[in-house]
Amino acid sequence: MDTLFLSKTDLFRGIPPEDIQSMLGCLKAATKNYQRGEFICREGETVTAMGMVLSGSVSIENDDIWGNRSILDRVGAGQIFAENYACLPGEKLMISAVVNEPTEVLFLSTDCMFTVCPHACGFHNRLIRNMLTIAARKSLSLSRRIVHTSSKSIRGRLLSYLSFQATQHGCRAFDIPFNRQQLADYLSVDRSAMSNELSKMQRDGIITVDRNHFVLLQSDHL
Amino acid sequence: MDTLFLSKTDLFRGIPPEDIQSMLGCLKAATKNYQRGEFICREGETVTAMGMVLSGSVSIENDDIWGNRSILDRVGAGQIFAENYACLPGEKLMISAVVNEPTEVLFLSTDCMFTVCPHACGFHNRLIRNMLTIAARKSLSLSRRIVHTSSKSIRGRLLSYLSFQATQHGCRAFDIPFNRQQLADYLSVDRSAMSNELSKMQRDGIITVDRNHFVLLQSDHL
DNA sequence: ACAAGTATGTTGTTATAACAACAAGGAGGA
DNA sequence: TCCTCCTTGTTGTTATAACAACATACTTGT
Repeated sequence: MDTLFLSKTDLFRGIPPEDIQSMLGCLKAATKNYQRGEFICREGETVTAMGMVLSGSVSIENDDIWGNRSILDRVGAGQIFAENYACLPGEKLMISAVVNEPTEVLFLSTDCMFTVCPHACGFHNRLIRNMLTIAARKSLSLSRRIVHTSSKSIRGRLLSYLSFQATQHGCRAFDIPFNRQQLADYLSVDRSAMSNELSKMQRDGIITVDRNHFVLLQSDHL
Repeated sequence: MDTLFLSKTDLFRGIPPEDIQSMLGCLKAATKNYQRGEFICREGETVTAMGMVLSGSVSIENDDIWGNRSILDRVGAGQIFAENYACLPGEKLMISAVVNEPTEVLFLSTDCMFTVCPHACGFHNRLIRNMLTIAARKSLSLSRRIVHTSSKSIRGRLLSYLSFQATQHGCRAFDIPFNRQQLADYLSVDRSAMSNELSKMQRDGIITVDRNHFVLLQSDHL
């Protein structure tokens, strides 16, 4: 196991590689490889371990009864997923984890996080604190998505998202990390309708758009 | 301070009242009273402590530039709020906390959760684990809201929400904890349009509705 | 029981988003 | 370079949600 890699992840941050090695046993660490399209876990199941993507990437998605797919998160190397379910034993998954490309996943049991560790390793506390930080960040990004999709118009959602991006970048001009379809999925709107609205906003002099590059022209929205 | 009350909250669960008393100093505990309509904290600010509602209730809301209000959470006695921001120092609030009724709030600093406690109290770990559980539960409820609002039609959102409620109650007949306006806000739709859709669904034989009481008539949606 | 204030259901109109279908641009591979 | 695939923008049509306005319950307090 590449403990040097692990020591650079948010989860193991601040824990020396050699200590990580000894913790992995406690965490019942196990790796598994997946092919593109495979499910790591499915809606309705329960899990006892969280996953960390070692290489490749995983989509956290929800499919409704009509087959509409909604991507809630995209998890890349070094990031964890299903940690909330692992922390709440018996909780049924409301999402599925699907592999985007050949991916290696490290499973880590949360059992020994919630019981007193028999080895009393001092770094367990650090691990739990790291988990808390990760959980807080994830919570904020979920809240952010809710905020960005709370407007009832496409324009409102776009302005909410774009003005946030502008403040994040500290600049009215910035690139976004989504293509059109992904942005539409994120904002829960139709892609072509969104494309259309972007054009209108450009005609109205609110923004300029070129592919992934955006410029906000009016300061009122910042 | 009513440590017996605190020992029954999710945050202090499993910690004896006398130990809570000694922890409160560490957590820089301070209480403050608010009147209806007062802001505890506002969008754009930063906080260094989380809040626990001792009595009364608090709404966590986001207001967009057009004045549209979106309620993200309602926090009652014994529950905490702003804990994600307290765990991420410097992070600007994307929401405001507004008091619904005369409310007493206990502020708890998270400083000593992330540094090694000088008093080395064994219950600090328990506190952090409790935080983690709370964070996991809150994350799930945010995800759930995203899932319930990801359908593009009002009917789809209602079915998503109602079928979840049915599985939660383990029964096709159940009461919901929202009135119409609150449900509409939760699902990000117009109240009257939603009311209309509920009537249509009733006419279509999918559900029966009476005030807060719902019955799902078709099993395909469970 | 009454009055005042809320909450809910209903209707019609209007705005807007979804949808489908297509055209025009890149991007990447043979 | 050409060909193909994928992404993006555009248009017109249709479905649907927002909105406004109102009537009819329900609540609550007196």
